[in-house]
Amino acid sequence: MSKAEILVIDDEPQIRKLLEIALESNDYKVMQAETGKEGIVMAANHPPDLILLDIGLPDKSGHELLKELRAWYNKAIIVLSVQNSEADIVTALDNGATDYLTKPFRTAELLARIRSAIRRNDVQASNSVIVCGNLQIDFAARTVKKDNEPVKLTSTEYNLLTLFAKNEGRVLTHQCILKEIWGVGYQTETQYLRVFVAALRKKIEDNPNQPRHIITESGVGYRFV
Amino acid sequence: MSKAEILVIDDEPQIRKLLEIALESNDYKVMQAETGKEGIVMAANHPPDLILLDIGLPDKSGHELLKELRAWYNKAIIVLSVQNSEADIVTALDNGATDYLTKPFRTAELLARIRSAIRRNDVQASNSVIVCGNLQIDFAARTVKKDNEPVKLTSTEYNLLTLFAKNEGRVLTHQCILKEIWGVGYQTETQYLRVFVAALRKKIEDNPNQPRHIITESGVGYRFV
DNA sequence: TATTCTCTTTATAAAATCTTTACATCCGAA
DNA sequence: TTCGGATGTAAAGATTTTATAAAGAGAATA
Repeated sequence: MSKAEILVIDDEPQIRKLLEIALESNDYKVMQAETGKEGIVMAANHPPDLILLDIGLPDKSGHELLKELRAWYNKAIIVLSVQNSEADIVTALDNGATDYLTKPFRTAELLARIRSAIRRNDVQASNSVIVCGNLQIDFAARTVKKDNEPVKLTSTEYNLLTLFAKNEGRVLTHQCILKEIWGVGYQTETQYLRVFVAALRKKIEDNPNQPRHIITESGVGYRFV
Repeated sequence: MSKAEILVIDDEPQIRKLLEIALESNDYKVMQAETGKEGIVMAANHPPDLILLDIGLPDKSGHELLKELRAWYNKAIIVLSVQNSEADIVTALDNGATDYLTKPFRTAELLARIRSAIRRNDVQASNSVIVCGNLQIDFAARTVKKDNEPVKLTSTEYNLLTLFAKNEGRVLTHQCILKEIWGVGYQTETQYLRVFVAALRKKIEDNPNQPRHIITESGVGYRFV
């Protein structure tokens, strides 16, 4: 198996150097970009397995860059940010960041995050089918099966379920889900979400009263298991 | 690795001498200042890894000094105070002190506090996963595990726990916690805090009667270990 | 046009969480 | 020891959040 390739987008040379050393000595192939523009070009020419993106870039907001990347790049993006910028982190995760690290970070932590993110890449890429207990989601065929029986979902229900499935185990806030499924203008319409979650549960849960797949996180959002 | 440097700011010569002996024999490099003014100058010229500050200085209130230091100095500041001056301690912690000791103190305790504070200088909650003994907090997924079992927390409980975890080892005053979790209007509602600390302990402590994670600092606040 | 399907909206019941009260317990000081 | 302040705990009440049914609105289809 060939080395996994990582693209580092960061304007600080010393951080790039640090990352280069840490990553290459752990058998990754490292590409480097100093600016957001450069990063986009490199990623487009030769898509890496993972992108390490500093959110505090000078030439264009790291958030903008993240959005642009996410428009077509679907592998892991880990965001680096300075400390005490929780707003940045939340925004980044909402915009599709896979994970984040705040500087200064320990190398061991960085490597662990990278391994985990790349592992998830593989799961997503190799199977276009995700299996969760008695549920099967086939992204290519756009079909869902429960106990091997086909389940008929509306388009919105399907989108919602795939959003959940792609973020298994992680809490998705109401806002985040609404933005993803209905668009940015609908972030206050939590009732839509309730109605559709109820509909989904009716179709995919054995006992919709005691859901085992779509868990409610009261006051926050939902989590898919 | 070079010796960690500690600046002692105290007007009493015998205390300074005591500290000098205790610290140097434990492989710290010690600088001494007799007055607040002198302390500021020394800290500015050559920032130490930790400052031991006597809050009862004669030339200017130790509290004033603490505020001035905190305006630009972001490493550990441990405050020394006489007994029965809880108001002083609370003020100091609210003004950004890292920890406190009341005189007379035992050397072993002083050294333990110093080690812990210096360790935190470089670790500084930088991970998206924090591990504390049998507890795991995953900020990206917004989940908590105890002994690898998921723990169900309400949103307020989760916020409280993450606040603690991000300030591991530090004393957080009641006011400070209330301000952070409930907002500035709630700084007198210490009863909320008691109720929620009790709830959290029930969920994350092995034995809630003898908490090992959330420690009560009577009259001051709580400390997460 | 009538029918079907899906989405949006409203209403209400149910559940979860938060707030408040009451009282128990602990601990240091007199 | 007794007292008083601080803390811990349980539980009732209030409030917020969530679940669910169902009616109405549009669009697509036959």
